[in-house]
Amino acid sequence: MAPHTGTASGERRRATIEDVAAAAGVSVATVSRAIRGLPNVAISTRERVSKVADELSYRADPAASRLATGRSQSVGVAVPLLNYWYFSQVVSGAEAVLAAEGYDMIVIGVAGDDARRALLDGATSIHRRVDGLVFVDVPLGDDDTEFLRSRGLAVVTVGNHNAHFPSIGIDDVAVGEIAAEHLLGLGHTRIGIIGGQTGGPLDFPVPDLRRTGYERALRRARIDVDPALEVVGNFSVLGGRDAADSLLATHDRPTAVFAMSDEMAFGALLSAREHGLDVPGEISIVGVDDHDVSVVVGLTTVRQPVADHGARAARLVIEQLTGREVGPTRVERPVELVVRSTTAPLTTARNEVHRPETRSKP
Amino acid sequence: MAPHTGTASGERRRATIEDVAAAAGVSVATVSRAIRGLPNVAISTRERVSKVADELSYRADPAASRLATGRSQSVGVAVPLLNYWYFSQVVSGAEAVLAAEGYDMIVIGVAGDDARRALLDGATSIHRRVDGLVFVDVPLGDDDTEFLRSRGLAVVTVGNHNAHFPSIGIDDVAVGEIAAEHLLGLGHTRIGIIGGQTGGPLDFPVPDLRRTGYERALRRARIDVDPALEVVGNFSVLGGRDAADSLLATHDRPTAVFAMSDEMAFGALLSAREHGLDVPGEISIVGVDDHDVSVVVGLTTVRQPVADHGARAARLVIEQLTGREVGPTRVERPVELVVRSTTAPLTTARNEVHRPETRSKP
DNA sequence: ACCACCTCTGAAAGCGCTTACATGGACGCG
DNA sequence: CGCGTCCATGTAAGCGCTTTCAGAGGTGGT
Repeated sequence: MAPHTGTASGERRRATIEDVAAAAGVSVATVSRAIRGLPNVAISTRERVSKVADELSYRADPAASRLATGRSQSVGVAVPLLNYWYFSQVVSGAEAVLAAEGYDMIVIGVAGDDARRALLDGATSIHRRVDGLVFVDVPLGDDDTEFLRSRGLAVVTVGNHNAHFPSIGIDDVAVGEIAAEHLLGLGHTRIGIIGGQTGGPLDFPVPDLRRTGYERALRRARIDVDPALEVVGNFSVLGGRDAADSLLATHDRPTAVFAMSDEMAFGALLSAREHGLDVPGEISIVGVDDHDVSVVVGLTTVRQPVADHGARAARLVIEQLTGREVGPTRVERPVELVVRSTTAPLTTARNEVHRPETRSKP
Repeated sequence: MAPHTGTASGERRRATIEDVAAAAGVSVATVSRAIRGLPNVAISTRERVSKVADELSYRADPAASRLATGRSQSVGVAVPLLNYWYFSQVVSGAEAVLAAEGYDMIVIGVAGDDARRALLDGATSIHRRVDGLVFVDVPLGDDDTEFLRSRGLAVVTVGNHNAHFPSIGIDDVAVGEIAAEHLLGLGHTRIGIIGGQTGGPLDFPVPDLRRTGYERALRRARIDVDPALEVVGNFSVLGGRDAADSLLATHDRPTAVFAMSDEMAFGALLSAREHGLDVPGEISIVGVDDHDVSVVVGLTTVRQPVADHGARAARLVIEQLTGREVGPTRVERPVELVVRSTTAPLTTARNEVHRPETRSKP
């Protein structure tokens, strides 16, 4: 059936633009124009070409188009840790709009300093593999920025703000303030805070900002910031648990905890239970994000529209790609306190210190 | 500095293989061979070439390589819903090994019948964009299979089993049996089951298998299977809650519930709480997966190595790509019952029916 | 000294598109 | 009726690699 039979057997050769041209009795240039909807093609020709193309189930080879045009029709999404709820939501949001716009989404894990590698280094360089990139909470150095700009890549950041690229995010200082104020409003004065880590894949400025908000709220309420009440939880459930452990084991433990993510808050919940502390009777806990599961455990949290971050970032990348010059604007999305059942007014009775159950650490 | 200055200003043209060849005083063919480590290149030549390449920070344009070789050095991962814990874990596992092996991972959301579209249809066709594909719980029809084989794509499935491709998964019948037997062993006889949905993006055979295991265990214990105890929860937290709602609202409600995923089990937990039922005092709940958060809520569950599925699938794709002929084998991974605190022996006292709190549905 | 046989290298033909640039005809207008 | 325009189409030059084929030396055996 096909004019050229392909390899030895079976597997028929895919139709190329030449096949279509021959079958439609036009030149390849016309086929190219007709199929991509370019102007200056007679209607009759266009119809004939697309009919033939359909019959041959022709599809332009992306590799060839890429080579010829220099555009890959795909955008990269770089995330530190793909298996964290937050990142998976962002990626999910981005995927939806990228797919809808006909772009491939290639996701790039950039845990640790591989971030650099993925950008600049050898074989792994994203050079020419994507038209644009969204960076989700990955720290960009000056040289990274320079590299990206010199390549003419369309980039958008989520979370982190970078002077040279548009970014999507929330007011992280406000997040800290909202959480702390909620707790302060309930009468708590000793408020623990579980934050990010320094170094490692999750080394980004967000934790600092949220802490700043927390401290600001405390100062405003004329309460001293006690450095002993701050501990890192690396944004995971288990990290949050360990962090809370150290907080709750202290002699003068806090009556409330602000965890900078819901997953860490879950860990804190776990820790509280293991320490035999009633939540919110003996300790209040508030998180950030509004994780799917938060409603299940009744977690009070500061909600942000996570998947939407990804969607907007993707849209912004595409806008840059389709001509519109997008400045290095910062899109700030709203956050919202969602009060559930892990926070309650401080009870006046002084909490006694409980002895934690023994437990083997994983 | 560069022989050809690029566009109008700034942005220097990237070095091509020709630039390297010229600078090293050899032909492009030799550069190609030298850089890719092919044999028959004098050591001195190879060193000179790679030195020059480094200096020019040359990197082969992937589009050009793809066109010339026909290989894209990327594999697609198709998942129904990217924002579900299970899928994000699988993707995460796959990403790690793909990145390590130098492949791009393009993730493709295939909710609903878009699955077909992503495979066969027009602009979205994966034709020539990937060398291989892993399908995570996406149903493959005969024509899909035929399409994939005719294209010579390396494919691996996770979850679903397909006669023509290797697959990674677990013994889902056993999962149902293990869960049910655990509950039966605790004395429960009325065991609700929250399963998948029919139709929609999550229409795959796994729920049937797990139900089969559940029924098998019941029959073995000489307990009739009550169709009224089966309800669908579409694998989400909220779906699980609604499903549990309908189970718990019945006059003769179950004393235990087997949810086919932890997320649905979370929903069931929520529902139980809203119905004022003590877990595990009045109702036992068991899930499947061992979600990150399961430890927090103390959920008893049947654990499977989710991220590992993705890693193994990716590895299998790569093996096919690098020559090794991998048969349509089925790799069955172990599952394990993890007993926590949402399951307990049936109390002899007949549970009274509680009236659910009023609640507005979202 | 001759020949067979390696090893290393280069020339050139693609891979399948896109896109100036050129061309020919139809049409409008003075 | 002649000429300038404009539209539809074709020609061909890339895009930046890979890979076949052939050739130039160099080695070793006889």
